[in-house]
Amino acid sequence: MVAEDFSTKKAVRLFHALSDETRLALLYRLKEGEQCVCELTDAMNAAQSRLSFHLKVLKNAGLVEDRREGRWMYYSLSSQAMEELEDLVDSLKKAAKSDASAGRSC
Amino acid sequence: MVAEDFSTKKAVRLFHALSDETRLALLYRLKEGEQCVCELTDAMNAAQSRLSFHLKVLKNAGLVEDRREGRWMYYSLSSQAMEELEDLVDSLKKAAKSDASAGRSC
DNA sequence: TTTATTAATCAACGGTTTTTGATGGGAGGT
DNA sequence: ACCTCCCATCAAAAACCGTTGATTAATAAA
Repeated sequence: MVAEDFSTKKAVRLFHALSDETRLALLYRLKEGEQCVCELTDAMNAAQSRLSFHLKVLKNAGLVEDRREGRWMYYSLSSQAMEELEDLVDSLKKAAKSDASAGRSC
Repeated sequence: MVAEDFSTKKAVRLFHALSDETRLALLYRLKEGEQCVCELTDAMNAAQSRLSFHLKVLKNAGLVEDRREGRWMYYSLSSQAMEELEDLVDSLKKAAKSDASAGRSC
């Protein structure tokens, strides 16, 4: 547990949030811009409580933000989260390709 | 279901593989270079069957490759997968920020 | 051939996540 | 006040995931 644990928990939450078809679909929809829940349920033909659940997961992961307006709840992508995600992937990507036969082990 | 479904299944598998502490730890170890299962079990103090399971998940997601040598099984990062991952994240990141009040819905 | 070593696979269990349908709460309209 | 609309939350059921310990397979050494 060293540098990689910098924020493993957060990484896990992020990737978990992304590891679901419904949630990815939501994110791709939100790429088009802010939308309210009813627009999303319409477009995706999904039960309201189901989307509510998934939107919550996305929100907890920091991937989306919400904003109330009258009776509507508008969700949008968090561009900040996208940066973080990018950094995360970058840190993974720097694979050394060193030959590395470290030693004596087995 | 359009462009976003380009490979939703694959994306889900990728992100799912990344959404686990043990698997992230494995990947970070493999950044140091190719390693055999016993090295990994030693270093991570984990049961062999447990790592075997997680390595399989990583492999199915295309994140690692394996290579047999005698009785040892060597695992390494797939740099190709890292590219794909990066592309995926990129495609998410291009959030238009368009104001987009599309219309009449609710 | 027998034995030891490395690792994959299996089945059972426990825990967590997701789906569903119902209920409740807040905001507006009448 | 009452009714309607949009949405979050809840509880129960279903589906899924990860861990464990045991077994099996493959390789190599004695």
